[in-house]
Amino acid sequence: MSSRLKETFTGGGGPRGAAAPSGPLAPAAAPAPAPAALTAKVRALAPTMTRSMQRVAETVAADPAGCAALTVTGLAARTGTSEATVVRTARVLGYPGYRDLRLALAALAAQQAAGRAPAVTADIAVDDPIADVVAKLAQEEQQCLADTAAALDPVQLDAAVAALVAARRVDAYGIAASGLVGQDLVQKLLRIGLIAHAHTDPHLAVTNAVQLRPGDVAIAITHSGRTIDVIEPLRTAFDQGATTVAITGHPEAEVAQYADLVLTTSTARESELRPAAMSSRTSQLLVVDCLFVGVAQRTYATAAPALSASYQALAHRHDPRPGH
Amino acid sequence: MSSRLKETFTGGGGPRGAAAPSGPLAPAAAPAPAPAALTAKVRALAPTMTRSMQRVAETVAADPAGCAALTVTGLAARTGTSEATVVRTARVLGYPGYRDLRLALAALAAQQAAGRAPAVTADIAVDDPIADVVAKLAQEEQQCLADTAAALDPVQLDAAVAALVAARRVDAYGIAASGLVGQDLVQKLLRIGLIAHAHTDPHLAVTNAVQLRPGDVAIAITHSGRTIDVIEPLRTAFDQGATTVAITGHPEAEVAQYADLVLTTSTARESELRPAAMSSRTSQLLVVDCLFVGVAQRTYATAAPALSASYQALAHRHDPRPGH
DNA sequence: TCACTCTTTGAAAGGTATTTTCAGTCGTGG
DNA sequence: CCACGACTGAAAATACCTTTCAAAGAGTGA
Repeated sequence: MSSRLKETFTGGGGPRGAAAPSGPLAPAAAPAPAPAALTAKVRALAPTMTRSMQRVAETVAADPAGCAALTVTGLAARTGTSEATVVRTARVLGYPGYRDLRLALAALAAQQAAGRAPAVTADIAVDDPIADVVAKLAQEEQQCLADTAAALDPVQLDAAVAALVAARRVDAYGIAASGLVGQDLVQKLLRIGLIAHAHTDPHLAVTNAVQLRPGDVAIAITHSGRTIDVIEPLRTAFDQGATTVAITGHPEAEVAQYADLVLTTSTARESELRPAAMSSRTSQLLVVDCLFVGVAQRTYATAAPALSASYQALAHRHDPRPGH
Repeated sequence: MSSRLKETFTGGGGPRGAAAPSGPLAPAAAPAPAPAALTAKVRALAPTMTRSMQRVAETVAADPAGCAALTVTGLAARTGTSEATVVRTARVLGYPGYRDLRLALAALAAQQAAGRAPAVTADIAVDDPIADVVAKLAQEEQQCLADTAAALDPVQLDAAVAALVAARRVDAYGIAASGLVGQDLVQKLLRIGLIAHAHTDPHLAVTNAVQLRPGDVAIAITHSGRTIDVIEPLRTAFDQGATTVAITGHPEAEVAQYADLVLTTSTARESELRPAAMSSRTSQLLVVDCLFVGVAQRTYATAAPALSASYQALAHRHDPRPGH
């Protein structure tokens, strides 16, 4: 009589559970323990469970993330039951054991977290914890990149690249944050052999712009499109017959009047704690990167060796020791 | 000889690591191993790993779902290594042991499955049309932002913000592209009333670093973590007792030795046409933005008026006319 | 080239966590 | 009140994870 059966719960319905809603043949007996379905499964199976097991199941459904961090013993303690009960519950829920339930819980928690993430697009508040700030800033800058990529006109961009490749000399004008973008562009162009200068001093910029000739390129970077200190030198370059490019978030603004080519950056909404400088800079840098890669492509024969040469030249400025 | 040390990888911990608010050695240091950051972390730490560990790390990053189903023994067999190596790899990746890595893998797999297409970006080719270049660059930079946000340690970030708020004076060191990032940070901090300077000249940087005192903050920005020109001034600042912060993609590199706080940026794979400077700059700027917003939050009473005041002061530098 | 040291590695021992067993408890119906 | 079956948890048994340790390998200087 002493049947040596071990406690197995193959999930089978009891003799009376024959209502069998799944149809004549349910081949997908217990296919993949889909994590998302866990809450539903708990509700469905709760009536068939004993009191202790219900406690475990409910705890697990209520706080997947928290429970995923617990061992059997921990969960047993938290629910005021024993390890055996926890394992039994896991079996009823369709997993081979607690270990697998735990993995499913971690997956469920991640899914839930991922699902909630998009809701973070709200403005940054003064009392946001730092982790929210990181998430929101990253989110907004990603959006900004996507917008810029979508809005950027490939024809204008291509024309700008062509002008850069053919240029005898390239000047970039930008003030404050945009000035740094100009410098970034110039640094990159220099590395692949172009002759480029970045100007942040309005007077010097105009003085230099006078030197430009047809075939040269002048690039003005201004988010508002109305920064006089940047417009003036571009206008001078324009008058000199140079090819002029404007990188701006406002293509309808004054700067475009003196620009042969206009590269539009996205205009993200800004808030008190998130000045325009941030998203415009992200946008502008993407445009700058595109220009750089475009030029590098077209001058690959000379750009590739130049890039590796500049890397070699800097090698001795780095401590050679590998790890710590 | 027979040192009784057990194989522990407690991770960072600078020589003086005391600036951390969590105490000399935070027992709960384990900064919530964010699953999304895993791929980024593998890339960042791969260079510091041994060959066998790299095999394990790559296998895990390539197929999180598959590996989550394996036991230590299984994963060891699959990678042709031993259990010990698998555990060591898990430790290096920031988990207490394999069990926790496995949970993270399950979570990551769920996230990937739930999320949209993985969108594996192909390298930019020499003959890609410009529209593809735009799309690929935007995609990669978005990924880079997501990785950085996931990998950034809120505790370290918060500590850095606190240090900045309390600082008498802030110095930032960076060379080339990282130099621009430093200038960007300084520009922002100046706008909300902090006293900050950016240094790109190594000699002047050291000269200035000597002036720093406890309570001051020095920030070094270097992707490789091995740029001598940046490490030297940080070391000087460190020796002077200032609070030192490193923004680097390689937290295991030398710069971290002299940093009380390390803010890790993501390490995207690079290719010939896409130098490291691009993604590292994107990463670094996100960190800088987070620092800025964090400081602005904590000094809101003074920062908000300062921000609008600086905007007012510049108004006359913009052409008032609306459109063209 | 060789000896030496430091690093890397996996086999096996040593611990934990999970699973199973089994006896005690509780509720229920006769 | 007793008999019976379902439920439960303590503890044994097992599976899995972690640590140790010695050997193989890589690097370095003589």
